[in-house]
Amino acid sequence: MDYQIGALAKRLGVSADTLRFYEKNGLLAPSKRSESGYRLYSDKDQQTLSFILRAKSVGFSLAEIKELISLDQNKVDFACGDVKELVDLKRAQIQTKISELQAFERSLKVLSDACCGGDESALNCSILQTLEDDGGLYGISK
Amino acid sequence: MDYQIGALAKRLGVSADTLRFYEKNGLLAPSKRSESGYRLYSDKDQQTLSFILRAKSVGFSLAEIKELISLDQNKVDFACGDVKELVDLKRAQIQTKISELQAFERSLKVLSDACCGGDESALNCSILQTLEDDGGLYGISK
DNA sequence: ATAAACCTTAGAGTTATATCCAAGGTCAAT
DNA sequence: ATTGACCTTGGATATAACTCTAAGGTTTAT
Ligand SMILES: [Zn+2]
Ligand SMILES: [Zn+2]
Ligand SMILES: [Zn+2]
Ligand SMILES: [Zn+2]
Repeated sequence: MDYQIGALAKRLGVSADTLRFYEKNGLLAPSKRSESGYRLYSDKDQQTLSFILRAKSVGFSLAEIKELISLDQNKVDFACGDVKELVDLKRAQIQTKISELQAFERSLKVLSDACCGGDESALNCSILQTLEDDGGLYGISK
Repeated sequence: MDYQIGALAKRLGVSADTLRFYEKNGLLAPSKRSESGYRLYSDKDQQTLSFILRAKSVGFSLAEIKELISLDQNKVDFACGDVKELVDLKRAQIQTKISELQAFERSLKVLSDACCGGDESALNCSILQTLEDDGGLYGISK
């Protein structure tokens, strides 16, 4: 039911140092301590850590994750609408990032499709020529 | 035709310091210097900077961007296949990230759809309850 | 010919996100 | 009761990607 820091760290593939760091920064405190002061994490703590790692893996900063998590701790101070607004804001940010990634991937695909991929020198590689010249990958100007 | 560092920085919304930093780290050197040593950037330099910023905005590290750009400078040492392989690797990484983002967005949408978004206290907000409980956002365990 | 607004370099400082280390306490097994 | 694998804290160090400072040179306008 309860894990020591090393066991939880191992289960989710992070270091014990990282868990201490998350605690220091208000993201995840163990729900208990043993008599001797050892951190004891519950299954729910593990789920929270899962959430943190998943959010992190898709580009949320620890500060953003903390904001989302801490809504829960201070829910008395908020309305349903506040919570929903925050979640929808994050969704919009994710969608923007997805669109950017898709545009970039399409650009790279155009490059890749035009290249023969053979063994000869890259001196005349169409990819590099496109990188050098106008248009192409640069098509979507900043 | 040629911009000083401040002009290029302003055009693309970065600082002059950032451009000096990119130069020091081998990402973008101005194609010329004035008599007095001022950096002079060409239109092509501007396009390279555009590329750097776009790649950065979708999550590439400067090291990755540098690798892509420096292929061009050392093209004699590579084969067409090497270049294509690098581009395709980046594409696969982008696609992975897109999939992760889409899964996360779907999770958040489920949460958002279930919340009334009203003015009343968030004490019973379904979003926060899901964050607290099993499953839901945590459904895809790490 | 002087002021304002540029530019130069070298190097120090910042923020986010960890990671490592030292000195020591705890626990389980032999 | 000693060994080895855990754990504790506080503080130093690391990496990426900037950002700022100091001390000074250049350009342009008045
Ligand atoms: Zn080829
Ligand atoms: Zn090619
Ligand atoms: Zn509600
Ligand atoms: Zn709600």
